[in-house]
Amino acid sequence: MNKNEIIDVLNEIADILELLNENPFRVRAYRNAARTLENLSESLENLIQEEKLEKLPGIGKDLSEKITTLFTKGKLPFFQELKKKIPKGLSELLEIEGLGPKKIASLYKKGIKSSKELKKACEEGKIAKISGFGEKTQKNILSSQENIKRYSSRFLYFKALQIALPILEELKKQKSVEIADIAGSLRRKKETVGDIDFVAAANNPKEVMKWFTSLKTVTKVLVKGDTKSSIKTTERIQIDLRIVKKEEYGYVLHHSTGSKEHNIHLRGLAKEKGLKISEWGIVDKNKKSPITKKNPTEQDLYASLGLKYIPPELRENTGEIEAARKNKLPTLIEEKDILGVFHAHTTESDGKNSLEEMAKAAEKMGFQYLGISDHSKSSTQANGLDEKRLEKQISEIKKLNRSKTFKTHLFSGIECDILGDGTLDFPDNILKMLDFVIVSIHRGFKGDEKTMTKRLIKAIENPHTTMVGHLTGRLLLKREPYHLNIPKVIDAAIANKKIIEINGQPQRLDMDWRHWHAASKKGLITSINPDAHSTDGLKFFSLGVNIARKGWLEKKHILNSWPLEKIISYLKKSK
DNA sequence: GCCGTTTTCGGCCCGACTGTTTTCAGTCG
Repeated sequence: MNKNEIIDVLNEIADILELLNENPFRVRAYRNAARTLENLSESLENLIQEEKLEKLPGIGKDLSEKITTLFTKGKLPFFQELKKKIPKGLSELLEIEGLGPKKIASLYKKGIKSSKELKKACEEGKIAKISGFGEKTQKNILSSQENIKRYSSRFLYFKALQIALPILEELKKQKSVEIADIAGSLRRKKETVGDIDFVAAANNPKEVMKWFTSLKTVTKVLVKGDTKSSIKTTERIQIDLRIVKKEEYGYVLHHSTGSKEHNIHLRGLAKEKGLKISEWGIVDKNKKSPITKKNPTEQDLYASLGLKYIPPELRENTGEIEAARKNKLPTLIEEKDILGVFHAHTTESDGKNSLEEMAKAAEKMGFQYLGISDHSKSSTQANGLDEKRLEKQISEIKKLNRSKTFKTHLFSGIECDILGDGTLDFPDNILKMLDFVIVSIHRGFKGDEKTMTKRLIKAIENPHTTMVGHLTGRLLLKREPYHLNIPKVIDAAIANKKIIEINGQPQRLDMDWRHWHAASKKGLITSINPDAHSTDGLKFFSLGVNIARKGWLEKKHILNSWPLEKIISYLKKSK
């Protein structure tokens, strides 16, 4: 059984234990372990072979054994026994809003064992008559079931941001609003988000909530209160707004930013120090009095625990708290550190703008350099360049550089297809004419892990390769990554002194941030690439910066934070 | 089920909102 399947089993065990009304901490233990596996940057196989599973946070003797059994045998007697205790469809009821283990237990006692049966019973008005339920609950169950069907998907970070920003702007303009921010996973810049969270400080919350719940795009008001409201919009996304007093703002912003796991860890730390953190502030348990500070900030909150400020992107409980404690947090890369970009297409292949237009746009953005990389000939769907057209583009770029038409220096490159056998789409004599070569897989996604890994490593070992494009081929919320042993590929890249890009396309954001901390420690560097298909697309480098920040990366890890001269000499040397 | 410079037991984050139950349990984030 592979890692993802094991993660599913652990979560399913947690669901069943929850329905069985088990110790909630035991339930959480399974969920924590699943999450630890999700965020794993090393290969699970290695950890099991080297018997290091138990060293992972949240995985002890028992779970380490269970995971090992699942991995080697593909099944787990404990899980099989557990499944027998609960009818198959029952755990799907947990997805329905307003239903938790207790309510589901009462439903089960009345003979309801699946979402389908529940729907029927609601429609017949039977649910409202069960003690603890009522007309409203019955109605809410039905509408939640509808929503699950229609709204089940998550949202790309970029899409959610586009929805959130105009609302934030309006929110800040409301008369009684003093300060407002985006919170939640959107603030942490997760690649996909489930909802949008806002936090605001205002002295007339009623008025602001009235404005919020009557926004033009509202399709449903899910919750309306003076401190908290939730709406669903025409984009089918849920938006939450919390309003507090200015004095509480910093704490609530922190609380609402999460991640949940980060907050739990932080509260545990506070407890050790005799403090109690909640969204309302910090209380010294001995003195029984709140630690007061006028208009506290998140910085104040961390400082009161003896910690350096942790940027939202790092708050995933993957070691940031320990690092803050030891004053070992990274100095994260920032947008302004990016001096130029690689990986841009033109009308020559599948881009929307010409070479000149792209160069002009890069100049306008203040970039010192722009690396042009159209598709290679095998990407016929993208009008990939053959040898002849490529040579022509190379000489055009040379001409533009010589004439100094643009302040931005142009590098000529290619996004070269990695063929089925791992060889590249162009022979050496063509590749050596280029300043840089990005190698990417655009077809043949179906191979098994061993085949795909070998194929990619072969491409990495090609002496003309500069960097790997969109490593896993994933399209977020649309297409799964192809099977790949990522740690092995990372090791190969380091051994061959090659770069793995961070592709800033909203649906790619590939290689995933979860791998970067460990990979960079081993010596891997990246290039934050927009994979631009238009002048506008150049801006996607900023989404790549988000991912780099989530991956703990600093300036020294980022090729395109270097000035032009250093890049020129690096590219020459690496040939 | 995990975890440990208050350690091998006894904790494990904490409070708002909803609906129904009229004093609060359950759910949620």
